[in-house]
Amino acid sequence: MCDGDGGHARSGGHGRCCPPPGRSRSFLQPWLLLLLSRDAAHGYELLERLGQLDVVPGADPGLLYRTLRQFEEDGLVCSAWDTDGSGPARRVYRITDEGLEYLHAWAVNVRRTRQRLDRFLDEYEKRFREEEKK
Amino acid sequence: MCDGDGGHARSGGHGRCCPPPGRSRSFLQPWLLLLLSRDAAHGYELLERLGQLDVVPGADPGLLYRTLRQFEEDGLVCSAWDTDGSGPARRVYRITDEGLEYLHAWAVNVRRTRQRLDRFLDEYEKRFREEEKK
DNA sequence: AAACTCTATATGACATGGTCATATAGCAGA
DNA sequence: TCTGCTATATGACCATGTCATATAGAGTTT
Repeated sequence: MCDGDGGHARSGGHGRCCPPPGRSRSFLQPWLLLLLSRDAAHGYELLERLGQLDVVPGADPGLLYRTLRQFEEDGLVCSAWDTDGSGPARRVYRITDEGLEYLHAWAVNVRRTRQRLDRFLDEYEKRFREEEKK
Repeated sequence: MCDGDGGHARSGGHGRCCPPPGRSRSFLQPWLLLLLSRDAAHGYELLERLGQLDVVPGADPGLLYRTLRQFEEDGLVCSAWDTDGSGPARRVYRITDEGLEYLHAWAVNVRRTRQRLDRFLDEYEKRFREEEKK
């Protein structure tokens, strides 16, 4: 084996932790843009829809609101306060033309990403076929 | 439209920049583990193979070496110096049992991620079918 | 009226993955 | 000697995501 040890690595209490591998990648951005491409909505509403659709189920409110703000800074959406109805005021977001373009670019990106995943899974299965046949 | 403006957002020179949407997500970690599950190798070698396979084509050396070090800290690989042959010494990495388990966990994760992408693309195409038919 | 709960937006601290620039050193050939 | 390839490595930084927590309007309960 190895272990003439080059001189580092002694697994002290930090580094990688629990969830087997890497954070899930929720693709929050494209989902938000896609939802907004159907109807204007406020943050909390988007949060609920993402939960109902069962994509991005545990979406973080903090991230969501920050993302929407960033979108607005970048001109992908615009917002206005809605004080009608009960409860606190809602900031209602509406997608812009630029936002739509960005969504389409995201879709291209997602397809490319999926191809890369397929490529990995192909190679992975090629390598471990025997084991998978039990 | 919007723009009674709630009071923020004035698109000043910062924020999102060039590459249409989000960074590519190279999935460097599982690729490294998969390559190492076939043969022990040193960093530079892995870098070249990733380029030849045309997955993760422009992989960043800095990230690669750091990732391998982190793997070692976490016990997923172990390393030894190889001073045979010409050129500078190579740190040769070999996958461990724990590393193999981690790779399999990664594969599960990748499959789950792909499902999520499929879900997004389904919804996206459902929404924009008309436009795509030209 | 006070306490509680639901709706709604928001911030701070932090971890991880990735990009870009750059430093270092061994060795080979012009 | 200078250049260039091989090889490993660090620092600064950005983007995405997680976790905890703050704030506040409005309705319901006690």
